[in-house]
Amino acid sequence: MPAVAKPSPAANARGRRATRASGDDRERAILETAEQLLEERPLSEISVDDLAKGAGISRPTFYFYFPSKDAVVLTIIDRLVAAAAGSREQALKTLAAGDPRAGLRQGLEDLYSAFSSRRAVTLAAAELRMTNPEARALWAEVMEGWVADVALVIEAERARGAAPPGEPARDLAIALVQMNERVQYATFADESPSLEQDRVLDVLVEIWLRAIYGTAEPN
Amino acid sequence: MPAVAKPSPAANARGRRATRASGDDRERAILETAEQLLEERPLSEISVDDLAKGAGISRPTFYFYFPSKDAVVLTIIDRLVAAAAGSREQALKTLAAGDPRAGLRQGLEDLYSAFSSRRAVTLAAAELRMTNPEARALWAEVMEGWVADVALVIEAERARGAAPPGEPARDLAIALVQMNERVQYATFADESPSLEQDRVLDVLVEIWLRAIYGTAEPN
DNA sequence: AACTTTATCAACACTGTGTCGAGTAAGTCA
DNA sequence: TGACTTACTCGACACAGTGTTGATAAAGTT
Repeated sequence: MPAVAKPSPAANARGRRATRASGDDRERAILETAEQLLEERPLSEISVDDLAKGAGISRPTFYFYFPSKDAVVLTIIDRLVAAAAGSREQALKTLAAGDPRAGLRQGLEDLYSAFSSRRAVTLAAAELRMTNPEARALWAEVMEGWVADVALVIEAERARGAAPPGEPARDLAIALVQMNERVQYATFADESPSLEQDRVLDVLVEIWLRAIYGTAEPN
Repeated sequence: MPAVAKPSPAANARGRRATRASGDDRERAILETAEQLLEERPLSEISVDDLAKGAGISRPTFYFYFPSKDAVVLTIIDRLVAAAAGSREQALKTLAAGDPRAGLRQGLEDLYSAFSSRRAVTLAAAELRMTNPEARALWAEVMEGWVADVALVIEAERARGAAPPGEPARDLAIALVQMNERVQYATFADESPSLEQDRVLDVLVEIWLRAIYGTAEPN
């Protein structure tokens, strides 16, 4: 027989066990507690004990379900990311079908709403990214996905003559996607200079359209 | 006589005392240690003990000089910010004088180099901003300064007919300045999708110029 | 030489993390 | 049904890090 096999049902990602017994409820309770507490205060001000208490268990028992506080948040972020990936698929389809400009606006809109509907989690993701390599990698994957898509769209628009040439499509895409991330974060966090919720889309769309389709003619 | 006066020479900002004795060297040693360690690892992996050891003192003695690790970094950031403010002044002058487009590129260039020359500190600032309100406020001030300047420039260019109308100048300025922050951070941190050092300026300048001077004509 | 200011650190109290090992309760099957 | 396994629980511990206290020493001041 093979050396080791760890025949547990489903050694799930992020190092969290895969229960099937009543402990399943506990796991859910921990995740719900985390989401709820994140609405109230930043991740750095939430302790493992807070999560355990919120789920009605002791701190050591928490570690039966998750290897760390970070793992809990990572699990939550996973879900957000999956939802957002859905938005991206959708946006790409819209874009491929009709008018790219309308599609682009639609895409940015979907994206914005995907994250604004989970404001607290989005902010926690940004916080975790600072200290946790796994969170960084996960986010990088997400960003890479969008950048690749956007670069394709820009290239297609240039190919059919709708967009003027300019800096490499991928580079443009990186800057635009990162702009969206930052602008949206600032708005969610209600930072000092930040756009009002209802202005975000108009402004981003104008910049995207001008950056992709516009030229800055001399004088 | 007035109730209390705290006649200490200069009750300096950020809660750090104003020494004049030999302890002045220690203070500098702590700051230098911090900058040096930040080149090696993120702020979250540097402890007060590391700073004390690096400065050749014990941990309690550290607290004689600074009230916390954060205060040390805040002091360092203060300097970076002051230098960057100088860049901004300079950029504004260049902009007011000659061709706004050339001035704009010059401004973005100065800004970029101000931060890239202190990469480690810039990254630490971003990290600290996540958990420390003072760092947040300081950064907000910096951003506000640039946004205000950029908004003025955009309005001036629109007024003299060089730039087309569009979204409110301030909103545009916020998005553009935040884009720069994010793109530069990603490059400094060598994030997964990020621009190469030598591509950052070209890409940012193109987007700025198009966003300010370009129009996205139909089709 | 008495007195103040500056500087130093051992020892402590506290908060938070993660682990160990002893337990219980419920299910499996011989 | 009783021995055995698996899922689950938590008290007690060991650690790492923060910030404070109080005693002390070394300069500088009058």
